[in-house]
Order: sequence, then C-alpha cells, then structure tokens
Amino acid sequence: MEISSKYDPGKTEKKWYNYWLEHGLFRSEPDEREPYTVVIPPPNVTGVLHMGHMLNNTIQDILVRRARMMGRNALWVPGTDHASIATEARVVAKLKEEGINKYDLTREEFLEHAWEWRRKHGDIILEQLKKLGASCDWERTVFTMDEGYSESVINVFIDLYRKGYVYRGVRMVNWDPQAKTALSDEEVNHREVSSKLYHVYYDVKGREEGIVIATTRPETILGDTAVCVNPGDARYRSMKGVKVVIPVVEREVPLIEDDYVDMEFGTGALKITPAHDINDYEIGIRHDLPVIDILNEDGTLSEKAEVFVGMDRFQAREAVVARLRDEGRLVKVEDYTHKIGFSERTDAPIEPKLSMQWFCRMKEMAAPALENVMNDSIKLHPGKFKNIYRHWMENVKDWCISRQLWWGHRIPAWYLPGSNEFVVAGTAEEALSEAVEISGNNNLKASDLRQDEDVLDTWFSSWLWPIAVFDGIRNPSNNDYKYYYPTDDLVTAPEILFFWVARMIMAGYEYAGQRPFKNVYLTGIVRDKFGQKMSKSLGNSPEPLELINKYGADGVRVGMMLCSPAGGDLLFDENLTEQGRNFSNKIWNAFRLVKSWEADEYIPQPAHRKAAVEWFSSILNRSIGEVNKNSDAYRLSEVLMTLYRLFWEDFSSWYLEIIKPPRGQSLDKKTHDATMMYFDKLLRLLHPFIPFITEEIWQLMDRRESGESIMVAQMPEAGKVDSELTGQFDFAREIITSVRSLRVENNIPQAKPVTLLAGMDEEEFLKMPREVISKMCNLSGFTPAGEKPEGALSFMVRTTEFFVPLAEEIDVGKEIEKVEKEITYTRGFLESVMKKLENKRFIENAPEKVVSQEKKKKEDAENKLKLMEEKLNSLKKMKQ
RNA sequence: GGGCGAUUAGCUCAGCUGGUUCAGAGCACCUGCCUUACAAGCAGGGGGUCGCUAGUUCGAAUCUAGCAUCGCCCA
Repeated sequence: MEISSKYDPGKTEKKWYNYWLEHGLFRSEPDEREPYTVVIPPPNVTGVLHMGHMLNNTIQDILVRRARMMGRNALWVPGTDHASIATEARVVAKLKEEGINKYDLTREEFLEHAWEWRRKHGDIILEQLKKLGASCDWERTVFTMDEGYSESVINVFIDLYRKGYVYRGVRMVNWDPQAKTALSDEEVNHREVSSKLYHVYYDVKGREEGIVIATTRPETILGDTAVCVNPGDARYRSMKGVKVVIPVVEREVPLIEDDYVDMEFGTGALKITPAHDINDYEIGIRHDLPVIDILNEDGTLSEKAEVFVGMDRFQAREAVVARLRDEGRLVKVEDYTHKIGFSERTDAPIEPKLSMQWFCRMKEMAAPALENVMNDSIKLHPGKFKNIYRHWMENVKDWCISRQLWWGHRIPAWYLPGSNEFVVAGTAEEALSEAVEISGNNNLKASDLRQDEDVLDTWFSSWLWPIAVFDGIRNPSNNDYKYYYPTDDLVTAPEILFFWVARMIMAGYEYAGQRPFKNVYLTGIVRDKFGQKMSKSLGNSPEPLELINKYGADGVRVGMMLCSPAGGDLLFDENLTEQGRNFSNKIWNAFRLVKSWEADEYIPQPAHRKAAVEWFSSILNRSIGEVNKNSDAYRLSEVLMTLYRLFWEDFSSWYLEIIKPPRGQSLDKKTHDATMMYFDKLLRLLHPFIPFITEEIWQLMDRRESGESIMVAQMPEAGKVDSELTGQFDFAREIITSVRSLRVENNIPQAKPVTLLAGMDEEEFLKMPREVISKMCNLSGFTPAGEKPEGALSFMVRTTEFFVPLAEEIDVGKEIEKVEKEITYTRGFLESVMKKLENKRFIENAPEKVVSQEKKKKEDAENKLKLMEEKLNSLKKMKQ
C-alpha cells in the first residue's frame, strides 16, 4: 500500500490518545519504583485554553513523559481551580443576560446556578489539554471545591486561627468596586495612566487668604477631614492652628502638620481623606482624625458624601470639578502621569477602602519558605527568580484572605446574636456548642448564629494544592500522600510566583513539614512576534485548538518549545509551528524510506555502510549525553534542538544518504538492523516532545502487542563515543562538502563521476572513511596524490590539499583569485599567531598547553601558505 | 524612588570556571535543483567591531567600573 508523502496528524493523534487512555498508560499507583510527581497548576474553571496554558502544559508533559521513560513511576495530577472572582463574575454576567439579578437571588439559589455553570463548562479546559497530548492521570482529577478539598481548606483556616495567624480586623484594603470585594495586594496591578492634577482653593476660617491643595481625586474632597502641611514649611507657618473649610460640603476641619508631606510636591499642602487613601489613613490615625467613608461598595457615592449621592465615583469627580469651577475654587488643572492600581480580575480601578476583613499573618510561615529557597532545597529555574523571591519574602505583608463573594469556601466563623463576638468551627454544630460555651447561654440554637458571609481568597485554597490533591491535610498517613509527596517539579508562570508558588512553599512547611516540590520551572510569557503579551482582549492570540488542527499537536508543541528559552519570554510566531509540522513530515518521510528497504542477510555489509553505522552510534551516544545534561538543567529547547539536528542533519542527510541502496536493491541485514535500532532510539528520545508521531511510527515499525507503547518504553542510555572516529568523519564531511561545492562552482553535475586525489600519505589516507567519501561524492577514483598533478581543480580542507584532475573545467582566473584570497587570510592569521608567540610575557605566563597550541597553529599556517603559494605559481604558469 | 536582569547575524537565542580558526545554532535571506523518502524538500552560499567607554590581563563576547537603551519586580 502506498503511504502518503505527507504526514497527517489529525487522525493519528486522536487514535493514539484514545489508545493510551484505554490501556491506562497515564495511570499511576504507588509501587516500589521511585515516584516522579507533578501537580498541574490548576487552570480556572472559567478558562479556555490560551497560549500560556499550551506552553506550560507542553513543558509539564515533556518532563512527565521523560521521567516515565526513565523508569520513574510518573504521576501528573490534573485539576481545576474554582477561581472565586472570575467565576462569580462569569456567572453573574450569564444570569444578567437571562434577566436575573444576583441580588434578587438567595445565596443558595445563586450557588446552584454557579454549580450548574461549573458542571457545564468546568472541564472544557481539561478536554482541551487532551488534544495537546497531556499525559495526566485523569482518574485523579481534583477540583478545589470538591468536598474533601473544601474540608481541607476549612481545617487549615481553623488551625491557623487557633495558632493566632488568622485574625479579623479593620484595615485599608484594595477594593474592587466592580466585583465588590476586597483583594490582596498581589491582586492589584499598577499601571501608569495620564490624568489631571487639580489645584483647589480652600478657604481658611476667619482669614482673607485661603490655602491651595493639589489632588488627582477631587471627588474625595467630600471625605476630607483635615489639610496637612509639613511642619518645616515656612509658607504655612502663619496658618498654625487654623480651621480650613472643605469646599462643596462646607465642613470645617483642622490644619495639621506632619512630616509625611512633601514640600516640593504641588503646593505643599495635602488634603487628608483617611477613608480613601492608605497614607491619609495612617496620618489620620496619628492625628486622631475622623474617617468619612463617602463610597458605597459599588463605587457610587454614599450618604456620607452629602452631595451627588448615588453617583458613580468618576462621574462624581466631574461633578465636583464642575462645582469647584463654578465657585471659582479651581485654581488650575495640570496634566499629570501617575500610577494607579487595577484589579487583576476585573481590571477596575482599585479603590483603597477601609473595611473589616480577615487576614493571615505571614511572618512566621515566611521564614522557612524563604530559607529553603535561599539554600536551594527548593530550586527556582532560572535562578534569577531567587532574588525576586527573597525581596518579596523579606517584605511580606499580612494577607487579606476574605472576599465579599458567594462562590468559594465560606469562612467558618459564626457570630453570636447581636454581637461581633464569633466562634470559628468546622461545622454549624460545633460552632453552636462552642458558642454555648463562651456565652454561657444554653438556649442558643443553630439558627441564632450567623455565619460570616464572606468566602476565602482562592489562593487560600490553592496554596494547599500539592498536599490536598493527595488528601494530605485531612489524612496525612494515606499511601498516596506518603508516596507522591513532595512532588518533583512545578511548572508555572512567573506572574504567580507570589500569589501561589511562595504560598505553596509556606503551606508545605507548615502542613507537611517539608518542601512541596524540589524544582520550580518558571516559564516565559507568551508574546506575539512584536513582543506584545498575547491575550484574548488584544486579539493577538491564535486560537490554540485551531493551531492544533492546522499543524498537529506535535507541530504546535515543537513550535512552542523551539522559541522557548528557559525562563525567557517567548515571541510566538505561527511559522514556528510550521517548522514543527515540517519536522514531523521529515520524520515521516525518513520512515517511509527506511520501511521501503528489504533486508537481505546474504549481502555482505559494504565498507561505507559499516563506517556509517559505527559513526552514527558514536554521535547518537554523544547526543544522548547532551540531552541528559540539558534535560537535568531544564534547558528543554536546547534538548529539542539537539534532537532536531541529530535527526535531520546527522541521521537523514548524512547517515541515511550514505547507507541508501540504489533503487530497487536490498540492504544488507546488518545495516538494516542497525538502522531500525537507531530509528527506534531516535523515536524514544523524541517521544516526550512529539508523542503522537513517535507512537504512530513506533507501532508501524514492528509488530506490537496490544497495550504496548513507546510511552512506556525505556529511554535510551548514553553509550560509548569514539571521538577519533567522529573526528575522522567530521573531516570526511568537510571533504564531501568541498567536493559538492566545487561541483556547483564549476557546473559539474553530481551524476558525472570524478577522480579525487588527496595530498596526504598512504597511512593518513587509510585512516579516512574513504568509501563514504567515494559514495557521497560519486568518485570514480580516490587515491593519495603522490606527485602534485598539473592542471587540476583543487581545494584545501584544514591543512590538506585535494585535487580533482579536470583540466578542461578550470577557470584559471577564478582559481587565482580564490587562492590569493586564501593566502591573504592565512597570512593575517599567521601574523596574529606570531604576535602572541613573539610576546615574551605570553610565553612566560600562558599555560604550556596554550603555547603549544599556538605553535601548532603557526606550523599549520606556514605549511598551508607554502602549499597555496606553490599552487598560485602553477596557476600563474598555466595562465601564460 | 528601591531592586533585579538583559543588550551577540535581519529575527529568536546558545556561548559553563577568560586561551582550539571562537564568534555559533535554528529560522529568515541569496543561488542552483521537481536527483526515484520528503519542494512541508535537496545541495551550496552570504551575513556580526559580541550596546558604548575605560580598566584588569600575555590574552576579554567572557572579569571590573561607568554610561546608554530595554525589560521585569516592588513601592
């Protein structure tokens, strides 16, 4: 049957993925082997696959498949994250489309909708990962709101509360008015924006002169409770103790003095709004100022603002400015660029807001988490992240863990009737009995207690991920946990180094008493070829599944890895996936060629094939060594490049071309068997990168039992390298290339046999793989030169001259030019060598080895010059 | 404002503790080929003062300092 010359990944990929699933090849159970464990960074249930996931999961799959083939009991645990804010926003939006307002629903009703949504959409992303070839143990799929997982989260909250790490308090938090929830500091992105700096005139009570303040947020004037100047500011010395009248609301507030105020900035007078600015808040505490919170949760003005009540904060800004202008209080407006915070999730501008939240104390847990990264117990790759990590850890602030949402793990705190007193407990029943105890009120009923309305920050559940996926929080003596934990490698994006990685490390030491993983591989950010981050909203991201349809998962995987230096951002360009597809095609066609050969055990192995077989063995082994070294260093794109070149250049362009029998003829069995063995090894080496095509060919290569798979075949080990042999071959390849080049330059077709004479003695000549050279150059004769032939084309390889006696083909002028050029170059080179050798201090100080190398260079160059000059003379004679 | 990192071919990047003709790879580019595995291919080829300036050294892409440009993290 004719096999197509184009490889079609479509059918193949589906077939083998199903085969792997059917035979349970992704499944892992504890056994006597050494485990290799990876937990997936759980994608959001709201998510659909984007290029970042593609990269991240390709890397994980490569690591896992390689470990599996190295004989480890490899487990890759998949799962998804409930993603409080993002999912709740998604569900709210969906309900809105259906004409349902979230706040018309009870919490229970809303959660029913949310779960329904999760059932429908939650696993889409996992299904997409299957298309990529991900070899996860799907039977172990975990969701962060699974019953057991949720219980783990709650248990940890209770435990930390009892240890005194979790506490409740009023703090200035980052408020997302769109999601109507507090955010942690890590969930705020600061961006530079151009805005305006408004200079506003405030009256001073009982005086003619007023005071001018500068602000970027005039709407917060309504919440001002003081104006502050630097005590050292001479301009305001006479103002000491005065009352200032806040415009619009006409409130009298004190003029206070505080070192915080920068005299250089604006007018040196600062309006103080303790409810809406973190620095103002702190000044407010120092000066015992009242706090007027003028904003509602949704960012509209509250009753406290007195005016523009119910208006959105940005409209209110306009309104206040208009009023100030009307009243003649707007002194000037400047263009001004500054940084403001935006919500990681909704991208709404963050509002600093004072509110009662739950916090988690970080100091104690941060200590071992910092120490064990600094001492390399946990290694970050690339290492530059160590510094960044340290910086964050040393300045870590307490973590705001409550979110004003419904979707998530509800905080297990119950308030006693009519008070702010509360108990923390795992269930309502436990809460009740504790409440009875602390209140001494035996008549309390469960319905009297009111559970905290808030849920926990999503990261407060995902920081337990490597432990909780094995149920290690609730049941630390279970076999899976004991066997698989700690995990080996974590592959994730640097963006969540603090959100997630750092906190997992804290949780690891706090709850497992040891590191959660040994290595953290931080991937780059996927950008487009112009360097812009790929995102759906910018519309510059290709649809991953379409890419897979177009180029095959193998092609996309190769495309991603080729442009993915360890830790560097990758500039993704679709032509890289094309390169990946072409590579698959190359492998496919090499296989077609090899498969077309019949093995004949009666044909003796010719010398050129014997040489090629021996040579390829060495360079295969050398490459395996490189692959091992680079894999251990997580330099996966280099591993792939090594294999890419090994397969394309060395195997296809050299090895196969050398051993290729004339059309219709059979191959001697020895060479045939060696070739099949090499092909098999190459496929195994490549399998982690391109699992599908390697499986397809591996299955076609030989009769396989049902359930057999390259996936679980053994990774080839590095064997002996004969570097003298590979050296000889390198030399031979240079000769062959030179002959080819000479043919091109002189228009001598490959089909026309030529004679080659080597300017070397018999002994040297016999060392070369001359049969290989003969075959590849289509030589009719190949011998040592003896007497230098007159009227021959010639070329030099290293220090040896070669001749092709074809007088009629010689363009003497062109030859002279070539030789002269080479003489000039060699003279220059010799000169630079001589400079070194004539330098006394070089001879005295440089190591013996370097000096003798330079002497050898000198000799070689001199010999070469001699040869070239002779040649030039004979050419010049010919010209005459 | 504080810190970290980068700058090597048109593009993306290797180049470990200074010393092989050390300036490299892939892609792109140029030339010639539909040669009986592959035009998603084959063969050949051009291309870089290693960001700039000083220093250390017999010797610097590699070490040091300063400068320039860019990126990231934190405030």
